[in-house]
Amino acid sequence: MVIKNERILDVAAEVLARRPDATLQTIADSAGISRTTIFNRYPTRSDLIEALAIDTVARIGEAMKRVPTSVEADVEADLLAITDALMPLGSRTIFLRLHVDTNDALDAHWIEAVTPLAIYFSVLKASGRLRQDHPDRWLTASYIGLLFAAWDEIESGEIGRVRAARLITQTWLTGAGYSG
Amino acid sequence: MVIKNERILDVAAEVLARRPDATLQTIADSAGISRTTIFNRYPTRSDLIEALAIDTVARIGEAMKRVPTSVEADVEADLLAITDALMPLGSRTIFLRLHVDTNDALDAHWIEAVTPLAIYFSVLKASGRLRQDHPDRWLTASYIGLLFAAWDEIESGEIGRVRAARLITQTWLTGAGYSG
DNA sequence: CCAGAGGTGAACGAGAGTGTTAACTTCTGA
DNA sequence: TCAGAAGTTAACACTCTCGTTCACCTCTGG
Repeated sequence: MVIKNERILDVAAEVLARRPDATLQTIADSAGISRTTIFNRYPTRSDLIEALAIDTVARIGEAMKRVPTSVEADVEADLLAITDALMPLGSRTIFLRLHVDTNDALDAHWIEAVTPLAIYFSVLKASGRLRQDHPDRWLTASYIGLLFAAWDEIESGEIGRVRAARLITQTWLTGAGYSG
Repeated sequence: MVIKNERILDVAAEVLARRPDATLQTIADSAGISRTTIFNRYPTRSDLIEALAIDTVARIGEAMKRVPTSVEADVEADLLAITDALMPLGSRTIFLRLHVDTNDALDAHWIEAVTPLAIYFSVLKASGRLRQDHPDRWLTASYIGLLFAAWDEIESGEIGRVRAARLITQTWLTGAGYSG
């Protein structure tokens, strides 16, 4: 049976999000394939990590395409759409964040991935629709913090993705002092 | 020179919060002591991790003593006091959370540490001062998410602890629909 | 039906970290 | 000042994972 790289990355993301130091053997087992097969695709552990990071950034980038370039009428709907698109990327993003500390090359990827959102929030604040006394960085940081919190809840089965996206959006918007 | 266990744990927390898989040698170097000294106090890596976890839970517990048992007049001041007390525990808590996934024994510790806050939030919600449509778990999860976000910002030197505590408190209270 | 691509399993050396011990040095307090 | 506690350095065996190779299956398409 031919195994897709995509499947390997899927499983690797899940496993590595839980245990950043998981063995290649463990990943192979979880994917139901042999360690040698992983080796054939990714000669080095670093190669696998890197491929996974690049893939993750690409997916986040895909979700970020939903970020409006300007502030439209229905901000809540816009933000909910972005959040919805990000929800399925939980394990991948958790993996990426965990490895950012260890791998310098990944740091730039991470920042790059998040930038569109940061810009959107800045514009939103500049438009006067958010409270002015919270720094731009905090707008982004708090949103991401809520994202991770929600992913944890989802992973523990306490909440569904749709519900989570709504909670994040509502909590963040009101927390940031949004006034429609 | 006599080295205090406290110092070892301090350094270990800082190092392990950044890299959960850091070498004992690295920790020893960071603390300016030899690996053998660590061995004398904590015969096993697990022993060190466990001691650190227990210490962390104790410190969180200490901070949690500021949690009111009932909802008083000035909720914002109460929550700010709690948050202030938690701010210095960044690296320790990050360490704990990172290891909760790997070490089952730590899971109970973590939950135990956070419980007082969860109860407080529940009571606060039951008193009708928070929006009713967000689940209790989300109240706790979102607050902790904001805490971690703030710790990240502090660590990267973007923000001070005092400012961070205010941002967390304000963001969470309004996000949770607090009406004084 | 057969060739070959794709996958498996076993094996092995290298390197790193841990656990452990022992001999040696330095600090501390009685 | 001196004895003992505390810390250091050096060394070694053990274990684990990774990188790598190779012979051997097994599925698939022509």
